[in-house]
Amino acid sequence: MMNKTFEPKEFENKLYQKWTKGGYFTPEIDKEKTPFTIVIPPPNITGQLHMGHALNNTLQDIVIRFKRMDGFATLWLPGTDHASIATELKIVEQLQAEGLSKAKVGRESFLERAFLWKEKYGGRIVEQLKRLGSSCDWTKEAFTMDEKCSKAVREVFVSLYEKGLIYRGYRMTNWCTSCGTAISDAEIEYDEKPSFLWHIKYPYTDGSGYMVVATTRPETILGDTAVAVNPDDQRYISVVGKTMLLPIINKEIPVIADHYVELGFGTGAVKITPAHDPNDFEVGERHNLEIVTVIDENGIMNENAAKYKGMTVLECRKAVVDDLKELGLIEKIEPHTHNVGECYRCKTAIEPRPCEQWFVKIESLAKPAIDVVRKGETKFIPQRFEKTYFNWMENIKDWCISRQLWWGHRIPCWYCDKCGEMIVSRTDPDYCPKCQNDKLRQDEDVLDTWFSSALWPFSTLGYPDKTKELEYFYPTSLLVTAYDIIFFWVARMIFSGIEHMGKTPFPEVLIHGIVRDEKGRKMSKSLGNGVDPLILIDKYGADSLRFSLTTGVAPGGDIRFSEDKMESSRNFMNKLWNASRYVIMNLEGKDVPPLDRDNLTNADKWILTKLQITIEEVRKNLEKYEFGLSLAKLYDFIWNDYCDWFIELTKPMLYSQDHSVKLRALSVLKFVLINILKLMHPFVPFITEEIWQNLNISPTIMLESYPKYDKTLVDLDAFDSFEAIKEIIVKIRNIRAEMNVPPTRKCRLFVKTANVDAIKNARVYIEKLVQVLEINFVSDKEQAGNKVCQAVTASAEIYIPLGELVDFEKEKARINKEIEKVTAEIKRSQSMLNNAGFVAKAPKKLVDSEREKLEKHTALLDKLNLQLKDFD
RNA sequence: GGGAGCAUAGCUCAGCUGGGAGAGCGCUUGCCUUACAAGCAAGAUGUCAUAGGUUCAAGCCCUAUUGUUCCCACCA
Repeated sequence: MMNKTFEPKEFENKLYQKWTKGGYFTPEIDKEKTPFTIVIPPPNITGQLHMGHALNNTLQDIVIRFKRMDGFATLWLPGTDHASIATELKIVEQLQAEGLSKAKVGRESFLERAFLWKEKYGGRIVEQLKRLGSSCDWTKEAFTMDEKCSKAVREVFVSLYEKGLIYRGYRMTNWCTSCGTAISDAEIEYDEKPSFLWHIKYPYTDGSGYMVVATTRPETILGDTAVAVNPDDQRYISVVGKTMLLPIINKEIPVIADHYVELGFGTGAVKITPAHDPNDFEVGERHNLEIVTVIDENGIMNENAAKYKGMTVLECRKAVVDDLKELGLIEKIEPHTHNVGECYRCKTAIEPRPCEQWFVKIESLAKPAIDVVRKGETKFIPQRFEKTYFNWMENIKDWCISRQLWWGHRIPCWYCDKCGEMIVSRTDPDYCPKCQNDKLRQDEDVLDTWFSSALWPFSTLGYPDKTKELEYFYPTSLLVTAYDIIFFWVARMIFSGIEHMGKTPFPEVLIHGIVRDEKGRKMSKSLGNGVDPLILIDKYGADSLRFSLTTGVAPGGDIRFSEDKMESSRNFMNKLWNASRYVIMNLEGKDVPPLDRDNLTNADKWILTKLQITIEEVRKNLEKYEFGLSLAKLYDFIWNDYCDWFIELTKPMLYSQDHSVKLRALSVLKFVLINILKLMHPFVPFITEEIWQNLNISPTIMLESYPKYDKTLVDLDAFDSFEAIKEIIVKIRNIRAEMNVPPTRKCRLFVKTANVDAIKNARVYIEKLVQVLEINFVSDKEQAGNKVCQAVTASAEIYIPLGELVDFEKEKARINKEIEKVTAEIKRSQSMLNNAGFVAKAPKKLVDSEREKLEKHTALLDKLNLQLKDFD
């Protein structure tokens, strides 16, 4: 017995277990079948399921379930990411709570803790993905630091190194003082912050006055090694080459000329701090300037900062400004907003800092990655995201891949301190190949997390080993991800796939938006406006959540979350549930035959035709990843056509004494229901499976085949003819509502029509759906008596005697309204047909149909006018 | 500075290759009609941001403008 309402809690977990136990998520390598593969964007082991995951995984699951039902050998490969920085921060926190530190416990014990942490918490997000209904092949679950993926990372690192595409160098890097590591350009977020522009006087050493220099970072004065002006700046031509006295620390620095300085901005003079600004670093290189570091890796002023040593950057800024004021060297202080670079993990301001790091040389990797997208070998959907991709790829700089962390893939490079040899190797070396020294020192650093995620589409399938999985499932078929991760991940997977596998990793990338709160703001921890999908699943069910996230959504667009939408999704689930329950209740105990195509009523043909049209639309849109459009068609078909019309239409049949009538109606109800469930399954897997179980057809709906358009079930004439009946029913309902006829009151119906048979055939529906006592066919209105309400459809004139209920004023108003509508239609058609250009140039089909409409509406208008005349 | 998106009913948003403006929620009216009140029936509601242009025909294509959101770069 099915519950009266949709209670998802009662079956979701049970069904998920059934699916996994059945092994339904694991594809077989079958040469007869076409593979279809998606690799999951691996969530961080530190992560908890948020709305972004919910959306991302719902979309993947829809495609995967659709393809699986459609006959592909379908693999959705899941896994998690070790999330180097994020996890390391967690472990550091854990240590702090215990009064420990990284230094105290040491590397080995730190890693032990991290792996333990992964064991304990890394599985949370996986369990949460399951609650969504994700049909991932868990037997292939991967982890970016498992043996398989680590082997791939090692292979790729060494091979890139051997090709000269990985190098070590002393470069300006983005340094996070809080995480204590270098990060890549992509990992910086810019935030506009109000600050000041300090105008500082730098006196010339020859006593000939001073020059005013503007800066946003006065504390870096201590590391200045020059002041630069534009060589074309007339104001400063004479001072280039002079020296000036650096305020406070009274060091002599030169005035240099460099085109880096923009004419017309600020004072035209820029202080140069090669150690703490990337642009200044470059200027410094060009002019051979000394690099004076004044800020250390913890963001603290160092010994070069003289008396400011030990202060934080901000403390020092204040102190320096105060001192300069005292010296009378501040000319003015202007408010100034500027973008501050922050670490995307911990939001700490980035300190640019020159140091020794590992880099991937990007140019030769980027070029073919741009080409595959240009040639359409990898397509972005929607296509506009290709612009974003090109823009980034074409301006990409070398990728800093080393991180001064412990949790991650340790760089496979060893140093021989005896002879200075550097060994990069696929296997751990025991001794130096050059000097035989056996005391080698491995590089302390680990790799950027994204280095391993970049290999995900093939590392998870066994690369570098030539496994049968890799051969069968690579390249993958589709990647589904949000637009905010195109740079971090998608771009790097594309160039990695091409470089190491010789093929782009996926022909299509489906980009979706992000989920925002009710007010359209990004959901974030700091705002506390995040909505927990697990709570929503508890409250409304996973299917309602999935439905909410995919309906009414255009590809690539952001989604504004609202609980109202959750409710209406849940209501739709309840509708589907109850319609199914009704049909199943009626099926019980009866041996319902399969659909008999030779024994169908017009109403049957109508719903079957509409079903086929729906199947075609749903499929078409699924192929284009237009899930919102697919669902709109399904929603409309299920609620409006199947429930509101067809189920109601079949009620008199189900109550019929004639058993064969009953069985025929049931066979159609069942046939359509089965198709509805299959069509809906990829979107809302739990409810469809639960209903399926109640139908007792096969062990699972998951492995049924997805409905295909069947033109033998399309009968457009029957469809149109039944639409005409619906029109009559709606008109009668309208009259009854306008005249406030009590719902229980049955009335007589007089019909004037050229098509008596069609209405006779539909008599049973009309009687049931609009409380009609009997239908009389007349050739003249008079035969219906007086005190009648009347209506006109394209196929019939309708008269309903309502006696005292007829309100002639209302009736008149109602008919006038109809006349208005029809007149407007006539006008529209006429103006189009009167347009010579339209008749000459528009497709003939269109012109013809416009003529037909004009004819039809003119006839209607005549009848309406006649009806109106009666009131005079 | 460069680029992209969005602007459609009170709200949230669909609208496919140009060919009669749609949905959900909300609102009005009447209904517990034995699948469903998480429901049924009947309704009301739009200068499709503005101004031009292309076309027989524009919410859709082109140009400009305004407002708005985002991404990239980053000038001290």
